[in-house]
Amino acid sequence: MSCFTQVSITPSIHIPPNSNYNNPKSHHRKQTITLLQKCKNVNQITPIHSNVIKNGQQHDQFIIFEFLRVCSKCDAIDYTLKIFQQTQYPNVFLYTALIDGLVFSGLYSHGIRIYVEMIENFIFPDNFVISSVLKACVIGLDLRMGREVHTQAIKLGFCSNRSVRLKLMELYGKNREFEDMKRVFDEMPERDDVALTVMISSYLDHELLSRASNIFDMVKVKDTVCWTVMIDGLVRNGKMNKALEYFRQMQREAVRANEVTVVCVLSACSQLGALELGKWIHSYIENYDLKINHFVGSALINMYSRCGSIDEAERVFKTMKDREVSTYNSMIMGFALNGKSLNAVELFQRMIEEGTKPTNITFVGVLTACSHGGLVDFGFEIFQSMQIDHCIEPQIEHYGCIVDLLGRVGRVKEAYKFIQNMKVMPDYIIWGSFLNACKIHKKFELGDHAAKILLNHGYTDTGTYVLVSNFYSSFGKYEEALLVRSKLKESDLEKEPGCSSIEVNNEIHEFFLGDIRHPQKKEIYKKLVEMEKRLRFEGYYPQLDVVSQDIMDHEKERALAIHSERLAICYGLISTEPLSTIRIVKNLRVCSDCHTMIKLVSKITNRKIIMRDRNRFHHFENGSCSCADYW
DNA sequence: CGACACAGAC
Repeated sequence: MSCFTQVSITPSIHIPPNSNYNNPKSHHRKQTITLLQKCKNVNQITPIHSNVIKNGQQHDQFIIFEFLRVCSKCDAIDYTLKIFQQTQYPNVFLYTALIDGLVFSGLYSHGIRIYVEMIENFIFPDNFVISSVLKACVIGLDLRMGREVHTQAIKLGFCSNRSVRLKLMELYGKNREFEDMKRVFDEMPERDDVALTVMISSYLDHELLSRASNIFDMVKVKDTVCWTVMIDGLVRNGKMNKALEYFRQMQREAVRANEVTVVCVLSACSQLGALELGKWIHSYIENYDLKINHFVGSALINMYSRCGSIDEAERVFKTMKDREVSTYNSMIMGFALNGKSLNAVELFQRMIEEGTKPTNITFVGVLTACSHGGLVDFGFEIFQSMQIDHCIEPQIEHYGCIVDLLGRVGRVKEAYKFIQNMKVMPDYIIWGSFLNACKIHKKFELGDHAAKILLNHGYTDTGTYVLVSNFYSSFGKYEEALLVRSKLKESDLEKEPGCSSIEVNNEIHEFFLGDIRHPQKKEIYKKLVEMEKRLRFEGYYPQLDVVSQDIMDHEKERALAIHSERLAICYGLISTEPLSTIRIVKNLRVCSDCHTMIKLVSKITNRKIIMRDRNRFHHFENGSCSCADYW
């Protein structure tokens, strides 16, 4: 729209003389343009194109402009390029439309080339094309070219234009050139809240949280985008609770959330396992008529799946009309994570039948489902079909699933051979998965071999040290286990402290090992002691070999007794309605002793306990767990 | 005008 006004006010010298917007042909032109603007896909565009050629309108730059825009919008960038190439004297507006289209399709460096070509063809730039090429530089992180455009823009006098300035700020901000960004900002004639938002976003991109929040406080009128930038930035920097705090403040200040905002907040909810707040967002979406587009839909499905409410996730999935690959991906992964392997596989097959093209992520999901569900043959079939029928090269993640698949059912030797024949180098996760299989299926030699590879190559994390140590102590080799522990201490790796959280009354309560910070700590520990007593009565006795430190047994017992998940569960028991489901999120893997204990707790308290650990869900009910004790 | 989700194995 705005381009049009511009076009009719200042026609470019390259527009043929008969193309004035208000000439007698303009009725025809308007009709064609209206038709084009209604197009939703490329199949609707082609007949219009042939009509245009038949009517001799193919050189009408207004029409070509609309063609370029609509083709790009319909994801038909090849067609955009073809039409542009057939244009005899493209003017600056057509160049702009093409560059925008290329950027939209992710072909930003091509967009930059087109701009250079335009300059070489002596076409004089304007504010619009400068903004567009700067956008290409921003997305492509092409600082050098961006600076060149900046210099050129100064010479030609385009730098007083607001959108050029905003793009320049973005260019420098994304490239960490904060001094240059501020310089552009300081040259702006009046305080500009959008420019401040650009700065906030840039600081958050580079993990400068306090700088970002200082600028945020300076913004006079914080609109939806400004709040969203802040919330999203906090989420991306791992500050979920902080993000939710900002979201609550946003509500108090009565600023409406839009689709983007809720996607960010839902992401925070799913990472925290904050089901109650997630549900609240869902009803917010419905109450305020936000569109459940594929971003929002995926975010909802993901939130419910990662909060263990797989039925709710499925309900959302079913109500969505237009599903994209990402929608299926979220749902398939959700089923896989929640131990619903068959549903995952079924959905995968249905999506293929419906003609949706799977991506590599789809296969990660469905292969995970196969490995968690012990569907060995089917998993292999999919792995083959991925390469043959869908032409997707397996990545390390896919190989990882297969190693897990074989290891899980005890085909450890085959897993070993498979690792040796992979087209990629095995990483510590592959060897870790293999080692876990060796531990569970009591294959010492192969496991010992894997453990040595893990320790010698140094490509590892703290979890791997713990795993190797546990492997040795499960064979009674306590000296080796201790040695590994001491190696971990020597290494510079910082051990991530185990943390379990539970949401009660819309608030997330976090517990660390032996935590005594909670205001209700007395009641929590009282409950813990009570549980211990009742569990002993049920025949529970702590598995001491999981704690392979060199300490006395009773101390080991105490160390186990205060694992963070136990505290979180006890808090859940005292602060929620009897018989209601308890949901716990843990940042690390649950240890096997806690796993045993939680099974019993679910039985004696008659509660469902849903626990998300680092990798997957455990649904505990009446003394057993959905993972069938393999995780 | 500035902001966007889904990603495995230990």
